[in-house]
Order: sequence, then structure tokens, then C-alpha cells
Amino acid sequence: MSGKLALEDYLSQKVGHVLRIIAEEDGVDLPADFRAVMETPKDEKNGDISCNAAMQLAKVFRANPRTLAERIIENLGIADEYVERIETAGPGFINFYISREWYLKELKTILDEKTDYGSIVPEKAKTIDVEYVSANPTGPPHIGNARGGVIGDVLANVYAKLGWKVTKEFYLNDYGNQIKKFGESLMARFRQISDPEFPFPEDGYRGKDITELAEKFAGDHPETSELKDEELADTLSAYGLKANVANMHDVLDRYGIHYDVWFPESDLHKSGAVDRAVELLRSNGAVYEKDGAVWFKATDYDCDKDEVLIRANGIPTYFASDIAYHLNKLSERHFDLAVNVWGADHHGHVHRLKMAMKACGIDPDRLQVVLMQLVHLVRGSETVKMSKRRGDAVSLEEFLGEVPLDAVRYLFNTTNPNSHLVLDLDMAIKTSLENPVFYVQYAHARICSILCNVKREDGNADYGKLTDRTELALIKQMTTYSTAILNAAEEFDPSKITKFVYDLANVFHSFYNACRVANDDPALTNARLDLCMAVRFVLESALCLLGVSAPEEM
RNA sequence: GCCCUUGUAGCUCAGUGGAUAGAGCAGUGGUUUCCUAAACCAUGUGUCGGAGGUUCGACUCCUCUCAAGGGCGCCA
Repeated sequence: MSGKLALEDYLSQKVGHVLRIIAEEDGVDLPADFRAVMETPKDEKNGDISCNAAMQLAKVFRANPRTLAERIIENLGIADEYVERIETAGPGFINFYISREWYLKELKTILDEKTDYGSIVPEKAKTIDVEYVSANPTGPPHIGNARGGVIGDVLANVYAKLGWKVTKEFYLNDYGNQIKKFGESLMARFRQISDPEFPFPEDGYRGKDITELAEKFAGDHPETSELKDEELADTLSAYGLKANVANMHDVLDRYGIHYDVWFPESDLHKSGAVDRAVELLRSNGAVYEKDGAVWFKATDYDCDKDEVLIRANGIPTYFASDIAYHLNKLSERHFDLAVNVWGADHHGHVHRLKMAMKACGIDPDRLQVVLMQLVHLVRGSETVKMSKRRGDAVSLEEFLGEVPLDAVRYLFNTTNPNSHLVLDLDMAIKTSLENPVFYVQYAHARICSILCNVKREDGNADYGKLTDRTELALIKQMTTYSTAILNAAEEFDPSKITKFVYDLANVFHSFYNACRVANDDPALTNARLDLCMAVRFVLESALCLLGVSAPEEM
């Protein structure tokens, strides 16, 4: 671990140690799980790192928080080479002022670790499965899948950066009612070529893509018109599924998303995994029968109502196969953590699935669902409809044709997955030239230009000469990289990365305007070249997490 | 009716229980004989939806309430 995170951890332990000594002297019981929290004050005047332990514990010690803070500082002694001074301030904050030496040491670390800076190498690598998009294969992926795609992809990258062994996964819903409906819709369109009066299923898929698939198949295989309706529907369904999955693969590839595993739902049914899941629940006493159906006793697990696992007609529900699927992830493939990115319209499914895991004897916290609010798409003042059944959804392919890839990947990650996102297609295109992603990329391109144009002078770089406000600000910002990564992972929020990288670009542009890299002091020129190089490494690394390109010129 | 999410500047959004609530866009004024002006610098803006409560301290936690979106199927 490097960066400010490491320093905060160190200080937290030191304060904790001192507190335990004081507590013993006073005969006070310190809460067993107490951890001194370190935070960054908003105002630089209040130091680089701040600790509020004295205020939190004032009651426990029955002391004035300021007095307690001063006692803690006394016991800490005059810190060390990296902590310049420690002060108590306000109602009882303990403020640490970090020395320039520490920041300059970090600069050297960045130059040494390059784009690996900010990574955390754990003692033992944990495994994580990130499942996202998992769009219905009855049609092409649409704009509604776009946001989940980049959220999941970036989260997977972030966990990899933290040293986890990551599997990126797509769950293919190639089984069940919607597949049947898919086949029937295709069959009807096929029949309508020769018989325009042929009835179309009431809840069928009415998209253009269905008609096109049917027409293409009819052209290539005219003999299949002899098949009975049911057989034809099955044949067409298999054909359409194959074509759609290939297309899905292709479009997501262009979106910069590459999966390690495509997991077909039908496998769970073929292998008997669904039946085994139900039997496991049954043997754990979480199942009963009613009205000819098999039910999960969800109400025993703090749910509103029980859920059907196997219908009266003997066909398992989606819920049953989802239980089997997650047992596969957590119990058979032994992932330490399974993360799913779902649209908020599935929130009702989260709790009962976690509870089903619990009923199977699995810690439900090993399953984490990131609920993403759906994107509300407008074009100008007009709402763009997104119903796949009616066939008027904007396809992902169409969307990517309009908005540059880098802008899309960045844009969808500028806000918390939980916030509702209103996206104006007209604006997305219009603002693409003033989009924050270009601001960040421009910083990278500028650095590349400098590194290319400014010659390194003879002699060593003297980092001691980096005294401008913006120079120190740049180093300070870079040291918070690992914090941004950790927060993104813990909160399942990729916007922590876009915010970090934007702030870094911002400080860099200020530095660029305040300081000339090429100047008449060789030791300073070299130091600034090194500083630029370090910023380049961090920008490149963060953009890589986002799946956004880092252009050398713009 | 019940459940989830959201509500912060004109707009889009940040904001670990912490110190004077911040950015971008939009507006106004300035900066380029010099490494990319897609940049920088300066400048105005707030009943943090509303009302209570918890405490040393609340935009942040709790209760109620208003508004927007979503979910409550032997669909997936």
C-alpha cells in the first residue's frame, strides 16, 4: 500500500496505541473495536490529515475534548520525519501537517511504480465475479444496458487493481417464457411473408429486428416452411438466439467490454442444477407445497411474501434458476464475492435472492447487488421510449454511432449508480466537444507534448525546487489515488474514479499555466519533467480503469 | 396500500457525523512574442424539498410529511 492511505493507516494505529495507554492510566474502558478515523480537512489551514478521536471519546474519558486532544499529542511525541507538526484546533480536532519530505518521497514512489502506483497487493488474493449487462438475448442490446455495462466493467477493473482475481461475466437468459415468445414472434413473421393474415402473438416482440431475422432465415432456408408451427418456432428461436448472441458479443466488444465467461441459463436446467437447488432448500426446511406449486418460505426470512420455485405445470421459475446460478457462483466456483449490476427495476428481487442464499447456508453478504437507476433518455424535449417489446428502444449500436466511445464510458460514470440519470441525446452529442472527458484527455496529451518537446538537462533533478503551490497540489492529489480506488470498490461507485481523475487534470492545467517546465534552471527543469511524468502515469492508470483512451495528442 | 431510490446554486451533479456547503455548464471581465487557449485567472449565486428529533456538532443518522422515478406476477 502506498499513498496517503498508508500514511493515514500509520497515524491511525499510532493514535490508537496512545489512546490505549491513556485509557489504562485513567482506568477507562476503550471500546474494543475503536479505530481512530483519519480524514482530510476541507481547508488546508487545518492540516493535511485530521483526527476526531478526542471529540468522539470525550465522553468515555469524561474529559474536555481539547484537553484530551492535547494529551494525545503530548503522548505521540514530536512525530517523525514525515509529520512536520501536530496541532489541536476547533472543538478538539487533532490536525497533522505532513512534511514536504513525505510528498517528495511519494513522487519518487510514483516514478518508480509507474502505472502500478495506487495498486494494493493483498497478502492473499480474493476472487470476485462481476456480472453485468446480461441483456435479454431476444433482441439487440439497447441504451438501457449501456450504463450497467460501464459501471460493471469499471468496478471489475477497480477490483483487479486492488489485487482481486476478477471474472467478468455475462448471464445469458436463453431459457423460459421469453424465449418461447421470441420463437413464436419469429415464426409469425416468417408465416406472414406468404400469409399477411397470419396472427401475431399478443405479447410478441414487435421490433424490426424480429422481422429481419425471420426474413433472412426464410431466404436462406425456404424448405423450413413445411415444418409445423411449433417446430418452426423452435428452429427459429435457436437460429435467432445464435444470431443475437453473436451480435451482442460484437456490439459489446466495440463498447470496450470483454467477458471472461458467458454463462447460459439453459445449462443450469440441463445439468439438473435447478432441481438440486430446490432440493437443497427443501432439505433445509425452507420449502413447502401449495396449489400444486413448490414455494420458498421467504416470509421466514424477513420477506413480504413467499415465492414460487416450481409452478404447478412443473416448470421452474426464473427465481429458481437464479438461486441455482448464484449457488454455482458461490458454492461451486467458490467466488469470495459475487457482484451483480442490475437495473433498479429489479430491486424487489435482491432481498429474496440473498435470503435464498442464506437458506442454502451461504453468507448472504457474499452476494452484492449494485442497483443502478435507469437512464431516462430524452431527445431534446421528447422522451425516447425504451420498450423492447414494442420495438422502439434505441439500440446500443445506434447510440455508439452517435456519441464517441470515450465520452460514453466517462459520462455514465460521472454520477453515483444510485442517481437517476437524465440523458439528452442531442446534448450528449453537442456537448461532446466540451465534455469533461476531453478535459482529462487534454491534460494527458499536453504532458506527452511537453515530454516530447522539452529536453532533459544534464545533471540531477532537484525536487526541493518544486515549491510552487500548484506543484505541491499536484503531488498531493496523486497521493489520494489509492483512496479513490478503495472508495470506488467499497462503495461500488466508479464515479469516485472520474472525480479523482478530473481533479488531477484540473490541478495539472493550473500547474501548466503557473509554471514553465522549460526554464533556465536545469535542476528545476528536470524536476518538473519528472513531475509531469508522474502525472502522466497516474492519468494513464486511472483512464485505463475507466476504459477510456489516453491519447498522446489531440 | 406496502417496499426501494432520489430531492443541494438558473442547469448537470459532488459532498467519510466535523471546522466558512463545493465543482462544471451557463453569465461577466481578464490572460497567448514562450512546452497544445479543448487551457488558465478573477467574479455572483443557496429556506441543502418541508417539519420535528438524536448529540459536543446534522446536507449526512431517526420519525413524520411533500414531490419525482421504479417495484410489488405460478413474467424475466
